[in-house]
Amino acid sequence: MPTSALPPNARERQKRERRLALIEAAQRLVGERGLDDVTVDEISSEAGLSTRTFFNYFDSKDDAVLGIQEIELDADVRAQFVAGGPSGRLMTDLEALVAGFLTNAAPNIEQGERAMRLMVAEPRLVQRHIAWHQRVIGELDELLAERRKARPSPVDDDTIGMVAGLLMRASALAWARSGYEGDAAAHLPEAVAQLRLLLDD
Amino acid sequence: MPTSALPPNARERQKRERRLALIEAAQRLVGERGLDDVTVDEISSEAGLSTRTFFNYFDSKDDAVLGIQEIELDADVRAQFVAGGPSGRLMTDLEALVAGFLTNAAPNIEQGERAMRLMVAEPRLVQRHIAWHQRVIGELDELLAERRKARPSPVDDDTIGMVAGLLMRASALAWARSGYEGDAAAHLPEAVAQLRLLLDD
DNA sequence: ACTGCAACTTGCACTCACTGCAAGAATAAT
DNA sequence: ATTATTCTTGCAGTGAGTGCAAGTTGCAGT
Repeated sequence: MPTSALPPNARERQKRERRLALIEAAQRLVGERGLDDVTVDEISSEAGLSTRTFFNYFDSKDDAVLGIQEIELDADVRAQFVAGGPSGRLMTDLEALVAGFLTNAAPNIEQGERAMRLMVAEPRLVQRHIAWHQRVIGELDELLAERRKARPSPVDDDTIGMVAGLLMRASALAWARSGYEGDAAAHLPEAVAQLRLLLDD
Repeated sequence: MPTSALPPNARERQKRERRLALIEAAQRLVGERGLDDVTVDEISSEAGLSTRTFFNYFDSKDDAVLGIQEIELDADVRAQFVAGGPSGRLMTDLEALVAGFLTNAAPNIEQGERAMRLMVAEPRLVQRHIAWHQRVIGELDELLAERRKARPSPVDDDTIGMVAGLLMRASALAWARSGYEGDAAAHLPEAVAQLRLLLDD
């Protein structure tokens, strides 16, 4: 048995393929011509699908270019955080949680890299990317409420959420700065270190 | 001479009035019916202006609801930061800089408060608000480049920029949490304290 | 294989945000 | 009073995004 990522189901397989085709077409066309000179119609027909179907897969053109998807946290990472672990120190545990999100963020390194490159040329995409982080981090609120029972903290949810979002983006940027070595999660410690450096100036 | 905020110029006065009328109409209607059930046409005619003119004043519907404007940093705050001051410690000076932005952020407390309230009901507005912070903070890059000559720092621009953005939002949230006491800038120290609390868990 | 079922795709018609342009009105400058 | 400038407005257009209803396609049970 090779990997759990291969669905035997034909429906699921097509879904993945179509999704991937849309992202691929979107990234290629936007890379060539720029975000505002590519229409959803073009992306769709490039991927061999109808425009209407495009919007069954993505909420917006920007989302397709970024390859945005729902990402789910590993159940054990989640459970450990809620229980007040793994280390018991909030910042350290938050780092573990963010790492959990980041490793599931992109199914595909190249796709993520292309997205990062396009963001340099198209600031609008950065906004959408940050908005996506926000949505992902939204799940954090429930987790924090749970965790507080096991291990209270004087830091409010808003601040924790914003720092989590910052770490996501900082990791992605550090990853880009490194010339895309490894994956984004690998640069999380660097992001945390920079943040500490600034705070302790 | 009463204050520098009163332009003798009729053009400038009308500009302010129209801008304000648009914001007022946008906030009221969106508050009543929600962001997606109000059209730009309605906002415009409510303000007694054409739809086309609306877009001479704002880039988007969301911007009008938030009352987004260009904000400029006081020249002396700017000069001091670039020179490596006022305290010489980066984080402290960054705080002063963010305070400089925040005090010029809204010409009008009530307008800012209404915007904050609408953001609770309309998450899309939060995104736009963050995006606006990003744009404001964009100016920081030049300032940092200058400041590095006077006082180098091991912290990279990206991290500094993100922290500045975080402080803006954190201050606004703390302001809201306080029941809108004073202005947002008054809650900056609280925001910084929370951040430090988390980092030093 | 046949049938009924559910999921998915697609075309169609529609709303609305937003833009460029050119003409006209208001204001400022001379 | 006349000219120049700035701003508003209407118009026509592009394109994102949505709801709906009709087809297609894969799936399950028989």
